[in-house]
Amino acid sequence: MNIYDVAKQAGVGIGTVSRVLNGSLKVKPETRSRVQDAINQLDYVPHSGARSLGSGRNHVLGLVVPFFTRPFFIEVLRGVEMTATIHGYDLVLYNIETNEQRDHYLRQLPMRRRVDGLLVVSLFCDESEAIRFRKMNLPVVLVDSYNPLLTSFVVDNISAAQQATEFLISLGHRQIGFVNGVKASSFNFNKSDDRMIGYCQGLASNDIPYNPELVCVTEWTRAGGRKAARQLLLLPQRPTAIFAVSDVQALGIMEEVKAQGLAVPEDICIVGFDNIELAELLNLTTIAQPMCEMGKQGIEQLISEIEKPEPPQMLMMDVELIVRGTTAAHSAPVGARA
Amino acid sequence: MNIYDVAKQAGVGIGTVSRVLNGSLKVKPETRSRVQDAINQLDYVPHSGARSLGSGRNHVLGLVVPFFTRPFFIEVLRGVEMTATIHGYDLVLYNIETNEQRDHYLRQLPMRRRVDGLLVVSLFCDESEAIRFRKMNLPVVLVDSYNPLLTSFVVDNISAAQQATEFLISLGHRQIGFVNGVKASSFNFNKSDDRMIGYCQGLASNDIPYNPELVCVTEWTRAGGRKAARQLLLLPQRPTAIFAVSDVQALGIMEEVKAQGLAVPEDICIVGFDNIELAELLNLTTIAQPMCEMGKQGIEQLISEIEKPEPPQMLMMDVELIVRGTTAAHSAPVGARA
DNA sequence: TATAATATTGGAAGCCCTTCCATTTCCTTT
DNA sequence: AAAGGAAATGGAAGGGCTTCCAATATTATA
Repeated sequence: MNIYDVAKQAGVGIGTVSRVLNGSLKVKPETRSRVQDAINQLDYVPHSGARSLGSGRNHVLGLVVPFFTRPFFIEVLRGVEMTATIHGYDLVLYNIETNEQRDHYLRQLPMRRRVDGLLVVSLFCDESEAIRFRKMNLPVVLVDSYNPLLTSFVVDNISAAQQATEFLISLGHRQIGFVNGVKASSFNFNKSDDRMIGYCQGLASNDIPYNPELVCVTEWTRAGGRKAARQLLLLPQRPTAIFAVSDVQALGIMEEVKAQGLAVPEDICIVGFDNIELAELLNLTTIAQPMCEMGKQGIEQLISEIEKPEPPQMLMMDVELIVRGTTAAHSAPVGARA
Repeated sequence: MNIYDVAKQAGVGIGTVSRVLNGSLKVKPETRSRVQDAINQLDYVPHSGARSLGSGRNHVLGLVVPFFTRPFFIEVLRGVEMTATIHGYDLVLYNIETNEQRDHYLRQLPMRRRVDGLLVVSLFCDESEAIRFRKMNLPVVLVDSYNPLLTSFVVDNISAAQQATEFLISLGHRQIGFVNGVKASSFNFNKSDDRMIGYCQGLASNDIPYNPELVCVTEWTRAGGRKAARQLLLLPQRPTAIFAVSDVQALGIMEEVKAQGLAVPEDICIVGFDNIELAELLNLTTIAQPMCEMGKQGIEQLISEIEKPEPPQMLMMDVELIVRGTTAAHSAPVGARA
């Protein structure tokens, strides 16, 4: 059962069948419908492998994403899936949970030529890898990560973190804890550093000295958040507010704070990052990233680069501080010290 | 750059290269390493389309899943992804959000021959579709859905719902609300019905009359849960406990109950279904489904059917009632009526 | 050492499409 | 009616792999 059978059944040549299959305009409507009928009658379906061999196009996009079950990635994934579908691309999922996996996929998989393009989310991509992509002629778009050789969608993590920090300062907080995420070498590389910088800048611009004791680095999980909170709450002069680099960690912090009998926001204010669905549910003040939109635009850019190569560019996306119930003015007078 | 180049570089025939590529045992170790070297030197990567054309195998599995961003499906997806990767299969995601999409994918996509097998989650699959799969010789495994012509992994929704209901009764509850999910024609078909049956059986076996006012049908979302709760709480004789067919709905119910100034579990007890991650976080009593395990076993079965066809079977998976903080003994004496 | 059996290898044929060019058909235009 | 151009069509030539059988190399056996 192949294209020849269809051609015979419809009484046309295989070229015509192929043109119908590919929606070419250069087919007389009458012929087209004759072919269409034959296809339906025979329940014919083109062989995707043969197609890809013949044309060099798979109509498949690869998505390389770490820990795809985490809310942030799910949201990105949602935008990605929707957009890929709209454009008629299939989506294959490459989940990364270890550095070895990352290296493996970024080196080997893209070259399997199974995908026409690759969207890489939140993973650091080094120069040699980027060069390799270009050499292999594989379009790659980065989301929430940056490389000068590849089109990258980023948010301004520095200014976002600074904004969050300054917001807390404006509420009267001076002891502001900062919970960062581990870098796990290849994961979220720029992100961690940039948000740290933003935090420091926020302090500096308000003449608040940087206190390393107030900074924790921990896993990007709820458990990580709890751990960090436990540590911060042990400080002789404990923070009155904590800024975490992800909502998930912020939720862990919230749990721990409450578990220790402290009130949010009265005793401790909390600000997260991402604005995952749960943030709204649990009334968490946070920096909103346009996650779904990042996925959407990433895919659109990728498809456009597949169709017509472009020089790499950096595209900045906006964040927004969303004030909810986990922040409030610091109860002690501004400037008061213990 | 193809297999011929590699063969020349290694000084062997293409057949040998192919055998090395496919891990055939019938290659002298020395030859194998020579070929391997050539592959590495040339940065050669086989063309997946050509491969699939030649062999008829894609090493790709399709996952057809509704609303994949919902926690239940994410958990299943996690098991699926992990297992597919372990077995060296790529995974392509077909997300279904409307009936048209469902019909489209179940009819057209599987036939694209892009996938070697299909795992269908929580979607009703009618006989004509099942027959079609078999005719096309496409292995299909169902998870959380049932069709006699296809291998199906299910939980005993009837007895699970009955168990939940009887648990509430054992706590002294008599007015037990039941929040079901809409059937949306093709979605979660059996599930809704079965859990309703279980609820009724639970009541019946304790001689509690069935009261249709206590039953709501609503979307499988938090908003749906809130809406249902709002309705149930308006009843002149309001329920003292509510059993929802999903945790997500149960969380919505919880929100609404609290928003109305009522306490959980003191005023209203709540039981959910699924045991999503959030259920633990929010201390929700629920029926735990082995979601991740369902995905894992589904894929393993699918792969085994790809390798060697089997007659369809129904595989039942166990559920477990997990008692947490949203349930407690009914405060009014058993049998008391307003 | 000769022979049989086994392990390894080479490469032609085939898988099913797309593409492209040559050909045919259909309109216009003169 | 003839000629020219445009639109539609047919099909040969790939494209890169797997498979299978024939051919060769190796080892065991007599």
